[in-house]
Amino acid sequence: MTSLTRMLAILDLFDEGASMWTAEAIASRLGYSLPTGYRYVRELHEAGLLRRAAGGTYVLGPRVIELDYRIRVGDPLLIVSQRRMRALADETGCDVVLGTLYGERIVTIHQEHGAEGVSASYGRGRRLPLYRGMLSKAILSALPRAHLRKLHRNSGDEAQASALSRDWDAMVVELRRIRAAGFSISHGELDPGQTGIGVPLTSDANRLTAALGFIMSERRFATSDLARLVELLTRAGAAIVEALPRSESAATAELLATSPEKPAGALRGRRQTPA
Amino acid sequence: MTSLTRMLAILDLFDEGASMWTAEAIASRLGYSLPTGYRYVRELHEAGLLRRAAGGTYVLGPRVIELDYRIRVGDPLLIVSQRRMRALADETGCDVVLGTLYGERIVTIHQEHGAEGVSASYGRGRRLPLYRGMLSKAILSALPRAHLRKLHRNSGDEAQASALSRDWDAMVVELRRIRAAGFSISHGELDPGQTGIGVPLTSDANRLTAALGFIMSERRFATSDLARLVELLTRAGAAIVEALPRSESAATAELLATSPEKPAGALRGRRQTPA
DNA sequence: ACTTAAATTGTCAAATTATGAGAATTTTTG
DNA sequence: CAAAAATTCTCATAATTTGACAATTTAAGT
Repeated sequence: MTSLTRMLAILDLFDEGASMWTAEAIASRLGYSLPTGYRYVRELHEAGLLRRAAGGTYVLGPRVIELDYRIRVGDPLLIVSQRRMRALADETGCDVVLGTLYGERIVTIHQEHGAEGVSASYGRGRRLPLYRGMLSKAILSALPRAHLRKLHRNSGDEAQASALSRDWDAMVVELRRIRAAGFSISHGELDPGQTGIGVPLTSDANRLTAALGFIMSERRFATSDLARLVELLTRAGAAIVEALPRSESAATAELLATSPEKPAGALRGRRQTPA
Repeated sequence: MTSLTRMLAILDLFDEGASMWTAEAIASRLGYSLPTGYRYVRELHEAGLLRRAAGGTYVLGPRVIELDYRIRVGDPLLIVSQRRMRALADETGCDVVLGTLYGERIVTIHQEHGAEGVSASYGRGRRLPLYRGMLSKAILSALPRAHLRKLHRNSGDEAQASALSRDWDAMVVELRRIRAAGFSISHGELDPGQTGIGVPLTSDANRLTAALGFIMSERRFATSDLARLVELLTRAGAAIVEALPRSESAATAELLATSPEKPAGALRGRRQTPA
């Protein structure tokens, strides 16, 4: 294992429970010697990823907030999604969420609030259970078998804890059903009283595995036209994937440009000369 | 320079202009060999800090969004600030912002919107000019001379570009004036037509150098009671600093607990045993 | 499907650099 | 100002990083 990996592992400590760590606790927890623990912490601190809080404890640093801003204004996926998600939220009054799979985690990366004001607890930045909720199910349904298998193997406890994933074969059948239907539904799997509808959203060219979904109250869902909602999601999802910069037109400037649709042209390159 | 520093330097590339980089461009730009560039990128990718986008380009990854969430719910500074900033926004209708200095950057780390709906362009996560705007001036006014000197030395162009900082001696005088007054004002220094009022906010125990401020339209400011606004900021700032966990009571759980004020008690330690 | 180009990872020897133990120093706290 | 943390330093050893080049995988074009 490289020193880079070891250092970055420190960030994972802030994922659960504790949001403050001393350098000593970090070293002890990850099995590093004390000086090494301090060295890693210093590096992260100098990069702004950690901030020194009271009495030798460290918390996640302002650099994270800054990078998050860069994502909000610069990530091509968010740029092309935001407008369309906003439109869906306005049109339906539901919350609209976008989640992606990365590594072995599924995370909500954007949320647009609808007028009806449901308050889903799994908003932006929140890690989602792998096998519960419409976003996760939609994403898993789009995964190649091999990938799914690997995920399932490595997620022991979580797989056991969810009805969907306890039995591998049954799960595969269910996910295949979802894939065929083109959408997933969750009734209160994450938040009681709330229903979600999700569609997968994949782009081979972008190595993207994501899902787009509505969140609404069960009450509202009861009188909703499911087919229509799914159609809205499917259309929006297709439009998003379509609008993603394809390999030759990778320059962000085009995306940010005022031209509303389909930035074309090949501005490739940007090969900087060495400093 | 360590490999850790070199790897983390990659994140800086996403700060300006380009939000998509190929591994090759990164290696070339930072003077790394191609395999090394790929190695670093792979590390960051595996940590989720980079995401692979179209055709071999990389963008900032979803891990950043996840970490940002952890900050929003777990950073003691934000936890104690948010409520009070919300109250200020409700009470005045102005926007309320909080910024901190880290390294040689000043960044807005939180913003609460007031009912009057000014739209400051330097919101959450946005890096601020070092020598312009009320937040920066408030922060600088609270800096020890030596620290200020270092900052000024290393910020050549930016120092020259701002009226405040062009002349070191004049700047020191002006900052001392601000420090004595206890607040800073900006009339349209960042956004035309908008006025900001800021107060410094420091905590030695927390090594914190921050500032809290109002943003409002110039029109509104013209008929405002400046002394009153400054008093509100000063009070809130003092309350925030006061509420920050001091060294012995570092556990976050206490902060999140329902007890409204002054979490006390000494839950120190949390020394984990090695894995 | 097939072919070419691009992107990414592997190989491996040289040597820079990371590492841990313990000491030294600085910072914090009472 | 003293005592206790917290953090950095020193240094010898060993491991790991590094770059050139090749090999291979992945994407793109026809």
